[in-house]
Amino acid sequence: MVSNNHSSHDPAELGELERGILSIVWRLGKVTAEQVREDLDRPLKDSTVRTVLRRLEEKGYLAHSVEDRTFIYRPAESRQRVAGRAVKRIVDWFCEGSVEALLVGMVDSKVLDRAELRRLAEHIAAAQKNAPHPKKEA
Amino acid sequence: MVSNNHSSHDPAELGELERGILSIVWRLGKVTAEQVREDLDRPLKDSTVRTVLRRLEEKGYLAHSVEDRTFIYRPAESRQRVAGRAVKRIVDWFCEGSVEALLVGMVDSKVLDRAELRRLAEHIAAAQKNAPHPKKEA
DNA sequence: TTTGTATGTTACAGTCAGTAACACTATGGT
DNA sequence: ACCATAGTGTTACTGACTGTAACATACAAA
Repeated sequence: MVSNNHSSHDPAELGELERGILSIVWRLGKVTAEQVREDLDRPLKDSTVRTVLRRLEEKGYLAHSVEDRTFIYRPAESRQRVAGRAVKRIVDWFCEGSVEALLVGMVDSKVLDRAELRRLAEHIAAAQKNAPHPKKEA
Repeated sequence: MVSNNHSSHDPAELGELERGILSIVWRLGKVTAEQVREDLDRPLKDSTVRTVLRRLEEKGYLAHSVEDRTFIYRPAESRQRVAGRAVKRIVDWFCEGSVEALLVGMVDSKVLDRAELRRLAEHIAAAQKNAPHPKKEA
């Protein structure tokens, strides 16, 4: 069983369809199951879509409110946040916590080319000046 | 079935034990199944370890050579490289390819704090000078 | 030839994602 | 009051994958 360490949820433990649907919700913001279904490239039964939406909510990625008897799903977390945590897991697993090692790997794997990396560094440096204070967000 | 797009392999599609064993191989460099088994924190049967090693090789993470009738496993790829690809997948899925968005998410998810980010940026800038030429590696 | 050491083969249980049918319920029209 | 429609809730099945391992087999040393 390998200790189901799901205190919180962990990202990237999503199937392809789940990711696809999650992306749709992120893109559209607020959606009904029907809207998601229409937005899919593949024809899927309504119940399929709703099952996936429910599972995504169970896993903490989505939330819903009921509006006029209809479920309106919306993201529970920004994609950046989810992506950030996903990357953290990878860093922990594969880079022993070293983000620098990760960056090296990213360049090495062509995820980042050196030019982009420099632009990034400059961008970061610039951003530092705009938000130099460690505020806590909600 | 959602199209098993395993032309290459994708990282992070590994179970916990697989990741653990892969990490051991990365740490030790060259190992026999027995050495891996001894290095594990949990007592596992020899055949278990060998099965996982074989699967990791099938998936492309490990390679082996036979030395005196014994399998010597070794990494087929550096962990940075694997991590880099894993992150690429995440960026593609969750950030629509924008590494910057990812970085934002990493800060937001506390994977990176701002100080670390700055150090990183400086480090990157420094590294640029040391390797400013786009060489192709094997 | 026996014995140990290492590999090859096969398997089984649990979990999960993809996929969906079917049953139930409320709401609006006639 | 009744029915159709649209939406939700429940349940389920299948295939893939992982953790875990037993058992069979082969080769080398004593």
